[in-house]
Amino acid sequence: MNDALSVFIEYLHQNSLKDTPQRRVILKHFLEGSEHYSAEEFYQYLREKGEEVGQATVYRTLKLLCSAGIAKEVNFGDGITRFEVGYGNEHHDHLICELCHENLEVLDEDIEALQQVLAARYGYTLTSHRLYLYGICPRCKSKASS
Amino acid sequence: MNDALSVFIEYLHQNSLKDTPQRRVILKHFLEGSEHYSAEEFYQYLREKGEEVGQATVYRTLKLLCSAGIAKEVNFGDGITRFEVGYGNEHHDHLICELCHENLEVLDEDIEALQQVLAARYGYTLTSHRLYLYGICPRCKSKASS
DNA sequence: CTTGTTGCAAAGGATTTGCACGGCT
DNA sequence: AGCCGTGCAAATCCTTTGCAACAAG
Repeated sequence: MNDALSVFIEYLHQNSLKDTPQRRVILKHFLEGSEHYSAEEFYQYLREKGEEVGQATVYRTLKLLCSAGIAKEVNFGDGITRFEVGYGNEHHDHLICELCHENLEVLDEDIEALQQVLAARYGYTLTSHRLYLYGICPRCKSKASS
Repeated sequence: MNDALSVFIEYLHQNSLKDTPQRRVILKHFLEGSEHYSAEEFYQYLREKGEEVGQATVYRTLKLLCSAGIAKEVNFGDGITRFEVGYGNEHHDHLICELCHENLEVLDEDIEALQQVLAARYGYTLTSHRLYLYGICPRCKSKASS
């Protein structure tokens, strides 16, 4: 289950980068922590956990994890870059409640397939995509009506 | 054809905001100018056109146009907020070339419909969505192979 | 030992805001 | 006249970077 750790170390070696305690700490908490942290939030989270890492190192390491394919940037449109685990995770889209900001990861094969078709219609070869669905979750709907 | 202008003025009146020359200038060039300006780019564009408006006013007015439903924010994931005309424009998604950054506005009814279905599966009521497709356009593909 | 890494603080880019002045209504 | 809008510059937010001390290979 420490697959991500070995992938990371492998990545570091292959790029003559160094395996440091900070990097391991960040990876560990990143895998354990809640989803969709921004760099700043994640830094705060580490401090609460009593870990001593500089903010710049957090930013730098999160980018590193992205290069290694362990993390992925996500972007909900509020101008803040968030990160999610991207290793051993299939692709998914985001379904976000506009009221409580609950964030579900969803997937629909038909939509995925149609995107390829749509891109092909314009001669494009699709490499990736981001789909954000905004709505009201069932809980907020019932709250709103009461 | 000056529909947007009347909508804007109407919006201003209804919210006891003022109809100023700057606001009209910004609206005019916004409607005429190229798509997907960032606030900064648009500000530069105005200066080149010889218009004298402050940068802060550009930022403020673009947000105002969004509230009035004339503009819409778009967000390609590079941390810069861009604006597109959102009045009298049907909804569309974005197909972006990763090499030349060409940006097509595309639409597929089947995908739109499936999104509703997908959201409903989780009990959500969809209010909006953003879909960004990233790929390589036909021109860049042929360039790359040569 | 050589090179990459860290942490701090300063720099940076994008956007917002405080304030005094000027212009709508 | 009163209130909103403007423009400037300063402030803010998020993120990156320079640099000197330090640690990994």
